[in-house]
Amino acid sequence: MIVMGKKKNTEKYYRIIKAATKMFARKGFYKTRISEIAKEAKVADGTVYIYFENKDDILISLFEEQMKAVMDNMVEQISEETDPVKKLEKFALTHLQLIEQNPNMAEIIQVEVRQSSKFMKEYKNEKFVQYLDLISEIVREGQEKHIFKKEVIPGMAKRAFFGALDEMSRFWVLSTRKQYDIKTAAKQISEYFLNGIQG
Amino acid sequence: MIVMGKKKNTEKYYRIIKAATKMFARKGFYKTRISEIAKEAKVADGTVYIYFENKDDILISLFEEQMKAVMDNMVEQISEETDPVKKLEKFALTHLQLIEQNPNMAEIIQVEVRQSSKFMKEYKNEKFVQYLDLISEIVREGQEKHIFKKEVIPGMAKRAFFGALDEMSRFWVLSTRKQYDIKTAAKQISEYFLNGIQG
Amino acid sequence: MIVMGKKKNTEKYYRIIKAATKMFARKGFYKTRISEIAKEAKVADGTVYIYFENKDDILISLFEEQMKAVMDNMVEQISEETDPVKKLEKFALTHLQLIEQNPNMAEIIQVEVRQSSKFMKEYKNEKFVQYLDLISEIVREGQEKHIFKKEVIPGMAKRAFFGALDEMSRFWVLSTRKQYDIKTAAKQISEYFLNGIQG
Amino acid sequence: MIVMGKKKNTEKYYRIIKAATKMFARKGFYKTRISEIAKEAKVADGTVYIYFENKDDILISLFEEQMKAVMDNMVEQISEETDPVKKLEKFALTHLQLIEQNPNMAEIIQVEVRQSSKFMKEYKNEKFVQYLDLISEIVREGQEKHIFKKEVIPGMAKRAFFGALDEMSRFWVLSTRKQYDIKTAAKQISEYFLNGIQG
DNA sequence: TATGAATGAGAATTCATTCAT
DNA sequence: CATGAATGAATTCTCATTCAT
Repeated sequence: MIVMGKKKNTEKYYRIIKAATKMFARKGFYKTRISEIAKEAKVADGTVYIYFENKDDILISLFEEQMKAVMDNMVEQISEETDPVKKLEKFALTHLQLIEQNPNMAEIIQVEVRQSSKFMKEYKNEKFVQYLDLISEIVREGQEKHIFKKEVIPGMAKRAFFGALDEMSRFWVLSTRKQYDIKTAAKQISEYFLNGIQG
Repeated sequence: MIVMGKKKNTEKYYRIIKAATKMFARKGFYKTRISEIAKEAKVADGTVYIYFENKDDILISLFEEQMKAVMDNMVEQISEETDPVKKLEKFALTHLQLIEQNPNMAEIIQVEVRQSSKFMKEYKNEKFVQYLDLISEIVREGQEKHIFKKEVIPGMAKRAFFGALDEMSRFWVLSTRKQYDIKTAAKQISEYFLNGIQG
Repeated sequence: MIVMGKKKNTEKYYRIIKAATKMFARKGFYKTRISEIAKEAKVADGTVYIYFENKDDILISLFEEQMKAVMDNMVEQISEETDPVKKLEKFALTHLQLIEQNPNMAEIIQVEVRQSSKFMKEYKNEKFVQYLDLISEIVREGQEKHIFKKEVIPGMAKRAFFGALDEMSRFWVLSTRKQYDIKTAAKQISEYFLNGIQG
Repeated sequence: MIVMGKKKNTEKYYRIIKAATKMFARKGFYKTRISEIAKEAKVADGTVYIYFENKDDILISLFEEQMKAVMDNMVEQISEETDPVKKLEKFALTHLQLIEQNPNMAEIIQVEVRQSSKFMKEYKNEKFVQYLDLISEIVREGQEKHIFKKEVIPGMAKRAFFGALDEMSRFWVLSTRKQYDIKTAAKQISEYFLNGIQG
């Protein structure tokens, strides 16, 4: 039989993605049943398999689908700035705003995608790597412009910066009453980091 | 009826903990079979249930058992320093050294324990919270001594600092050939952060 | 969430009931495996769980399903008679004929359902109580018509009469070569009960 | 290895029998754990296997042990009477008194021993048969003395009489507040059986 | 395409029984 | 004799996936 490619350009495909995002965020990948996703998406169980190969494929698709949008948005936001300092500040704000607007997705990135290496052997998380590389690119640019210290290792700085943001957003997502607003958080984190790496 | 406590003071208990740590790190909690843990620990499947209530209990026990040691070690290391700056540097180094020495545990903390809230309703991750609070305590101390900026929010700083370290260690654990040594990583991260928060 | 009712109006539901009746009667509830029931019903193991909550539920459903039919039949048979004496004779005959026609069900009522109180805490055996009450009702009617002694306690008489019938049917079911026919048995028991054994 | 006979003449043997009687009556044979019996008897799990071959053996032993006492007592009681009518009345009273004094045993006879044929293939319930035969023997004696009708089939009468008593005692055991006293129950049943309920 | 009943492989857990101490 | 930790076979139940309609 001929294996058909995924039917991506349909409303149902996105309904299922959306339902899965909600359920994975709420219950986790393993605890979420295909039947729950189907129900949430208001389709039959079998219909899920018309649009996705299997359960793993839903998670991967969901992730890539959303990362594409996240990346495009981030690139656009950053390109509005020319100063590397402003760019990092913009990165932090944009990232946290994304989490604020799409906490389900944040939840999934933080938990499910991180363990993806373990349950999806062949899945190489390229989109995520590219996202992180936006940071190291800014750092490198800043170093070239002699704004950031030359001792800073961009490959490390990107992790430190992203890690700080990510831990912050984990807290933000989990806490029921938000103590700090997103802008304060973004500002603080940029502050710590920028003063640290600025020459 | 009297519910017996776990038989913790036995060699087998620790053999199972060790085996589970290895398997959870390698395959993840859900993909790991009880029979695999039992085999690795060289006990019968049923024996696992003499020492643990169920699979969840293994993960919780494993975590608490190790966190106890990690905390004690960290508290001891930090207490050797008096200067808040040195304390944070020591925290970073000690944390990353821990990851270096016990990568399986690091893996589990980063992935499995974080999603624990989703599959273990009642489990409140106190040990982890305490660990993070060591950082905010140092920050607060530094602020009192007018070494750190007063604008810094300790509750945020602890997350930013830990997040940076954690993302770094995730990378370190995952990368097969270690590009940077632990000391360099610890130094860089402390640097970014300290220059950022120092007054 | 809406809990779906059992899918009762299907052929498979009754195939499983029938298979379970056969297996429970032959091997007893505890010795019967779900896989045996499934095999006998020519369905997959998992299919059993589409139609029944769990093993206990099969026994309860099976019992209620059959008791409904038994009750309806008994009420109809009795209503054909007006004389309480004839009614009791008819009860005995109908009950024993039921056992003759459906020995598997008889086996289950006698053994499994009686111990049901022990393994199914919440199950209140209403149908069975109603069945017994048919007898006490006849006794009471007979007393009103001055046919039966007024000293007789209907609540006791119903047990004595049913117990006699039941012990008889146990014997009848177990014995491989039937020494007495059903009609003789029914006649004897009615006779003892109505007139006693004294000459 | 030489298989030792059961060590019956010890205190522990009877402690285990007693514990098993209690637990089987309360939870049923299958739901009762060997460890529960051991705990109740205040012995180690393994000790149970010094005195009994396996779980089935406990039930069989328990039954035979108690039936021996029951039989001896019943034979003694009956032998005090010469009139078959009095004998049957005495049988009923003695049987119900036994149930009153030893409700756990009653429970087990009614439920567990009845299904014994299903889980213990080779076990032939001789003691129980002998007990029932005491009744048919009295009936036969009464027929010889022309006190009982000659049409009565002793093999049926024994079942009818025992069944009536047994159903009565089931009710008596189960009901929390005893509506009738044992003597009334014994009298009623004997009365029905001897003289019938017709006025 | 869409459905959802049916499938059956797979996994956690239990517990009677054993046996080294 | 007594113990109780250890064993591992056995069993229920789940749920991703399929496929006839």
